[in-house]
Amino acid sequence: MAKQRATLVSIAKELNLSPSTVSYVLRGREKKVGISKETSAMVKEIARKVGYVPNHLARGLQGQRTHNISVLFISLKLGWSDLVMEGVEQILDPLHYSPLIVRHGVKVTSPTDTYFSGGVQAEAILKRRDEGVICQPHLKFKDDYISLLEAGVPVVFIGSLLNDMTNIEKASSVTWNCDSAVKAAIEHLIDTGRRKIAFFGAKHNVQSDFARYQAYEDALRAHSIPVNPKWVVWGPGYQETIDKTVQVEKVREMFSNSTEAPDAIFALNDSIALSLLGIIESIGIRVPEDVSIIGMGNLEVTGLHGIGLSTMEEPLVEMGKQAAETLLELIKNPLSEPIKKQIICNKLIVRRTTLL
Amino acid sequence: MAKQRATLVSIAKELNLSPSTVSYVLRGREKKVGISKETSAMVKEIARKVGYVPNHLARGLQGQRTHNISVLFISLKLGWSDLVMEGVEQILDPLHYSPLIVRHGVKVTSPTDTYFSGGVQAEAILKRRDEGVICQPHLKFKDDYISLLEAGVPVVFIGSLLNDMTNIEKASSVTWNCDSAVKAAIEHLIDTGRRKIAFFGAKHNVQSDFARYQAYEDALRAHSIPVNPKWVVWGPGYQETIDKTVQVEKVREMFSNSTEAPDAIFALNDSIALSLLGIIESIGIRVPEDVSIIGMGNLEVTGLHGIGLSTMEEPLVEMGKQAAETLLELIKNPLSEPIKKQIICNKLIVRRTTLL
DNA sequence: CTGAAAGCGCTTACAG
DNA sequence: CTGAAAGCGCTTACAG
Repeated sequence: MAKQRATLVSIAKELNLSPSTVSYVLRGREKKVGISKETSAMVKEIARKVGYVPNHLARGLQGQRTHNISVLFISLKLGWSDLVMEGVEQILDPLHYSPLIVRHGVKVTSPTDTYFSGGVQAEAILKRRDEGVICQPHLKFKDDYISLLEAGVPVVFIGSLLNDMTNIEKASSVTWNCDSAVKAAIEHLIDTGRRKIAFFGAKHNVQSDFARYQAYEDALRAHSIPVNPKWVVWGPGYQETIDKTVQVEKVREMFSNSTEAPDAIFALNDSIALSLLGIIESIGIRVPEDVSIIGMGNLEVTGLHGIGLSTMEEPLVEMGKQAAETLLELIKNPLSEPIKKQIICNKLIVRRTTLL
Repeated sequence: MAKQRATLVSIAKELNLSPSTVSYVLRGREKKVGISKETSAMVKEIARKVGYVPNHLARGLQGQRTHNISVLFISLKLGWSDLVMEGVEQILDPLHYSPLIVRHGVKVTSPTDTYFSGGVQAEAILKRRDEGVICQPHLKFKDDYISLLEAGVPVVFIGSLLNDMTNIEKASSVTWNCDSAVKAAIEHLIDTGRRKIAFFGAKHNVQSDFARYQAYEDALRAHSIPVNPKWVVWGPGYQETIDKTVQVEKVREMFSNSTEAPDAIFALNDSIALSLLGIIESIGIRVPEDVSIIGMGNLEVTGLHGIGLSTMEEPLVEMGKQAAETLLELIKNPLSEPIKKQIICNKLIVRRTTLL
């Protein structure tokens, strides 16, 4: 620390009091303990004067609590994390928990400072004695989740669950149950006269990948529309290298023969929809005249004038709130069963890409 | 804490050793101190077995160091923060500092738990004994910066400085010196045949606002183009309520008379350029045929197909790196003078909005 | 109404 | 080569 900071003891000395008395006053327990008004006033005054700030480390050590919550995001792009944090903070801030946001990146670890196998991120969280973790899951960091859970740290996944939940069954989760949203999206396409509806997805090793595909199939079937396997495309998940030329070729081929081309595309998420939209328009296919496109999520960028992507809204703020509340619940009651919350939201946002 | 965690003492007891011995081994000081190979091996083995993770609180308390760095962003939107973090992490991670990202939001504070005037954010940082702060400055939180600086916590502003730096002169900074970038942008407009170049800005109470305007003026003058005050528009800064209708009206008016309309727009930043682009295209003015637009920053969205905003690249990763390095410098040498780094980058990204 | 004492989990001179 | 002891800054029964 750069500067000598005031401590309880330094204040106590200055006033010829014991540290306990000072502590009682500064913790607001003056009434209960019965500290005299004068003493109390003196303590408060000089605490203010010297700019006393309690040492969270000492407090945490002794109280066995840190009131720190880590929130792990795969990336800070596209505004997903910002909205989730909006909700998380609404719950956590008034209760004086500090949400510490961390990017789930690839980390380098020096071998001399690693005490157990497991990612560096888990290690930092464990060392810091954060009381819980809210986390956008990524298969690559599964070992971290295992370490966390084994150490008894409550984990709440947000957004989705991994396909393979082996060894992390104890994690809780808050997800968007988007079955009805997918249905609404497909029905919107059908309502606007489309029946040749393609699916574009990507495998992120996460349960919602297949769930959304399944809902797509179900929605088509409900309208007696057969699924055309040629119109089901699974692209690479994030962080895989994407050869854009290949993508472009695939799309070009799909649209080369107008009778065999789809007239609408349902994209697994906005991100995919966005890149697809770019590809499609750049090869001269008109949206929505030739093909309409709908995404999932309602990310901020989708509303930009040049984009105008129709999409289903993901209830991110609400998910953030519920994740925080779930975590609080787990902290209060550590032995409780995992809590799995699903939030339903099927708000349709109609924009240019499906507007006839 | 949910679960009883292993401690040095618990390990020491199990092996009939003293905590000091265990500490030496686990800290990697076995050689220097001269712990026997066998002891050392035993300690390491059971540490692994019980999943020992050092308590950062205890370590920090005793060592007077936390290795925590807070990084404050105004928001996590638009990908600005993500790229900055890329750079910050490159420097901090290998040195085992943990960057803790915090959203600079409006916080509610309960009066019983506030020991000094100043924002809640500063208080949390001070309590946690973070060793330094990297921060995208916002006038609203100036009191926080003052508290931090007064307490001797090194602060590095990133992106820009506040217009009014009174009482926070001691802060360091890493900024984009974009004079030459502005010049390059204007010259690009001129090179593509434009001479009626408007300026659209917003007042964020930050030095770069005026600096960019100034550079715009200078660049025009250097080409003997007079500044037309009618083409200089200052809109509201962020977090002010924006009445979109008013904005649209202003733009419509500016372009109502084609001889008096500008044929190019230089926007203070991409954000402004983006919303302007939306307004302009939605009222039927063609970009770039009627008016070309260039922004500043090269935010991720600007590259989307439907957007295609020409812009100047802001060296965000480099800024993140330098900010982290500056902070490390200040931590090492707390009494040093504030360090002000300016990074020059004038990489022009030509896209649709200036392509003839 | 206030103080002395123990303890949270670690590190680090200092003895032996 | 290993241990006993003090101390980092706080909180909280327990005395008085």
